[in-house]
Amino acid sequence: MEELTERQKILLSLIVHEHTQTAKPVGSATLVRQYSLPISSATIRNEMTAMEEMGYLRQPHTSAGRVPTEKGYRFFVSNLLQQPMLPVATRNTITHQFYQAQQQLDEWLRLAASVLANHAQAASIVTAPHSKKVAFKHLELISTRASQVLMVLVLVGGEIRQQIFSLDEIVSQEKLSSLAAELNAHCQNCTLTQLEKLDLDLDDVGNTVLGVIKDQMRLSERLVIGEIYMDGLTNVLAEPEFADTEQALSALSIFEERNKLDDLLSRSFLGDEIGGVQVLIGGEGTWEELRQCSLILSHYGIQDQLTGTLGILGPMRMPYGQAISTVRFVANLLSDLVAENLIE
Amino acid sequence: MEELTERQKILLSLIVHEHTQTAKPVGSATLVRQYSLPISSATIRNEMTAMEEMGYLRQPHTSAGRVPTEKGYRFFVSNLLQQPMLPVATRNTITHQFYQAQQQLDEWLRLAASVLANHAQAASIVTAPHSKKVAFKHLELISTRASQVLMVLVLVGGEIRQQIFSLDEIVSQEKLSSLAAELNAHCQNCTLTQLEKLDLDLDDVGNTVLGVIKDQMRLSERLVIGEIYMDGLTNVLAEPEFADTEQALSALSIFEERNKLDDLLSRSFLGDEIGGVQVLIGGEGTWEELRQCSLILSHYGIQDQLTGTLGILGPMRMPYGQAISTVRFVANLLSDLVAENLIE
DNA sequence: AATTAGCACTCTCAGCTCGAGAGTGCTAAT
DNA sequence: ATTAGCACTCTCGAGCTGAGAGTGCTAATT
Repeated sequence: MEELTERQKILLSLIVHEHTQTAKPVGSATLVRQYSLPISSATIRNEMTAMEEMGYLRQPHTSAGRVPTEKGYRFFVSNLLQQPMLPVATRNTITHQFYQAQQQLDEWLRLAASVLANHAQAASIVTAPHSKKVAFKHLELISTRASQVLMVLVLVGGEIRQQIFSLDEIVSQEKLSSLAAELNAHCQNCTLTQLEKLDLDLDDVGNTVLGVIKDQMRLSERLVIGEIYMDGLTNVLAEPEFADTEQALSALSIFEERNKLDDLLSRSFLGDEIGGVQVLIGGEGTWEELRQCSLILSHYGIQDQLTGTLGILGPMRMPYGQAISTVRFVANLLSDLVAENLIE
Repeated sequence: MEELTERQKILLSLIVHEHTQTAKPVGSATLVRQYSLPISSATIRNEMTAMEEMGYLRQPHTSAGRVPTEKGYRFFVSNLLQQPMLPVATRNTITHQFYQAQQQLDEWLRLAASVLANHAQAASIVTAPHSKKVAFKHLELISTRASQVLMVLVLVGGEIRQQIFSLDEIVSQEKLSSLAAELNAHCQNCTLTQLEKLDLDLDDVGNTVLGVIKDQMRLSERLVIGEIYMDGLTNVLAEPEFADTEQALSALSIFEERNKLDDLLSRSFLGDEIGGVQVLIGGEGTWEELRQCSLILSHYGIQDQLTGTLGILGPMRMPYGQAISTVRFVANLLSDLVAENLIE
């Protein structure tokens, strides 16, 4: 496969730029006109033909302008895109919003989704941070009525799991509290396997509770990703490529099928370092439903400890510069917030 | 305003029925053919004209069939619709799913949204139960690192609020635990106002904590509705009336604007008894975006204590019988589950 | 050897017509 | 009160058309 010449690279950039603006195929003459190029449309046509043969461009039909292909976009994103920093003003506004929010994780995540959706004019998705290694941090048992007990289990990392269950007998709050205290003393930082090995001298009630704890930890371990926050779904409906409801449906259906989403968000990262932004263009051959779409994703949080994923979904014709910057910025912001408030 | 004759009522039912099936205007001849009516199409035409004058029907254009108006649907729903029980098999399946789920509120709510969406082939919405009277149930303070503390606050009703905050000094877990114990002893069942009046002898740390508690309770009081679960948004995209993305956008935008949604879910209920299903047809003149849509809503939970809202959003042309039954059934199911697991 | 002007050709798109089909309203007969 | 009959209306899809945009090729130019 031949290399693109410098001029071809410039042309590709311009074509991508023009196409993201107009959403229409771009022709040789338009290009000259728009960007006052010092070469003629005929030359551009020749270059375009060459680039089409190499697979970077595509003609929707004979005698229409050219549109970037998946390959074209991919080359553009990895080689030609200079990534603008978000303007300081924008960054300040966003940061400010985050520090305004009640110091609460769910608010932050909601806000992150909202910011992403608005700044990239796309659908956004944010998953709550979730730790791979599930470990016991703190337990609380609260008697509610009769033999019913509310268990609140805090895991290392800060995840909170709750469950209501019934005991075989009525147990006083005092007994529950002392049981909780005992378990808190012994189980500190235990993983599930460590917990299994632990030889505790417990009565029936204690064993029941321990069982429930293990259940919850098992559930948490099985969880691939945390709770999901979305926003801006209507943004993608507004894009012209989704004027046909069919397309829109297939794009948005990804967001509604939990297992596909799990798959997408986890499989998309081979090297999953924090801070790296991944761009998935046109479903990358794997996700048929996303053939028309691009996803920009990033992990955030604390490497190997507590991580979540966030990103946006939009049409393949997307302002990648702006979008990538926004995703990166919000990811870093959330990473900082998570680090500041980490529960060890 | 004249009354509809018996025959007109029957005709209205048939028109609604036919139209929900075909999504097209229904003509006099079609009606006779489909339902083997013992009257001629001419008679039906006369009746239709009459009903159009009374405002129950509408012609999309001259020489097209008739379509029910908002008023037509409203009359149909309140006077003509016999509400089928959900088939026993269906009910069992649903109930079974609920009892399968891990005994966890969030799972139930997610499931409820999913069941509603699938059974009514519409978009569904479920809000977490939320109590109007916010009262203290239980407090937990967990030292995380340095002077940082994780507070877990359980409110009467079972709502759990958490916050991470920093103290001015480093405080041991033991001291935090005894502070929590003290507050737990004194604040049991206190509302925010009662809490304000309470004259507790607390040190600086204690006062900080109390402040955070009050903040959280204030936030909870200000909350109109609980957390929101949605599902089946793509279902409405599949409906022919939303083939035009414009329409779909305006319908779904309701779901994305939190304050509009708050407004909608709270204002829609004047008498808000549990178990009553409300049907909002065509936005009822108030919600412009919903002009094409119908909403079927119900409260669930425990009257005046802990209530949530659930329902579905679909096109005005909706299988009301099925939809209403489903909403009612799921609402009752959730009410039962909430009652069984109430935290007093 | 690269670039460009010129030109014939192709394809879409919006607007148009047109006939079939479905449905209506009215009138006169039952 | 109901209905048969009929002229009339409106939509919808198919087919046509001309304008516009864009291409590819060739021959001339630098």
